[in-house]
Amino acid sequence: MSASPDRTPLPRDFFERSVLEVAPDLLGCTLVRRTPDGPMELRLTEVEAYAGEVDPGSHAYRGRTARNEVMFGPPGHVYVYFTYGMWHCMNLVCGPEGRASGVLLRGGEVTAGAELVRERRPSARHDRELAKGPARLATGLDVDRSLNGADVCAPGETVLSILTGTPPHPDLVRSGPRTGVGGAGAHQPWRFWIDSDPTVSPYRAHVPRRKRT
DNA sequence: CAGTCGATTCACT
DNA sequence: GTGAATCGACTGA
Repeated sequence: MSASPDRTPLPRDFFERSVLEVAPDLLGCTLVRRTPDGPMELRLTEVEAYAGEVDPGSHAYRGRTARNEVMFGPPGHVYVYFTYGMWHCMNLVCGPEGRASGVLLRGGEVTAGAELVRERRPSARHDRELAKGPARLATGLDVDRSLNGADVCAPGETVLSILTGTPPHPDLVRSGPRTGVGGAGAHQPWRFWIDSDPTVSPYRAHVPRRKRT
């Protein structure tokens, strides 16, 4: 028996392409997170592209730092960052090494291990909210900075890997401005999602924070 | 070295 | 719809 074509690991060269090619192609792919408690799986429904040092919206815009160094490394690895004092978000590094581009994983449908995800997302009132939003996605899959730099293309049953999936019909792939991104990069239509999918997070424009008194 | 603010989420009105 | 939570990275002095 041969393995299902829907369960083939994405090859490294999938991630070596331009971030704007990789991002929409990730829709429908399967993200597998393996923990001691068991595996959890997600079908990706929403992503955002960040184009490295030339992109004002990217963490890599001002060059290499301790936080973003994984983005400057080889494609097919995970860049995890901590934000708002309490959340983690995850990206897949892509493009040629040194380009520092990546795809933020913003939403997905839980397709396996839902009981494990629910334990980590007690505030979710419905399964469609388990991974609806980048920090919810990372929280639900138990992803934090201990996974920063992990290789999703490595063979075998690793802590994190990504497989081919059922791609959405091309007519259902939408694009628009990135959520929560301000400044010069705010209008770039580099967010990609599957139309009408209930696990896609709502768009929000960037809001500059008001000073605390 | 202090000030600022974030690729967000949740509770509450 | 509005605001609080919460801390570490980054910036500029």
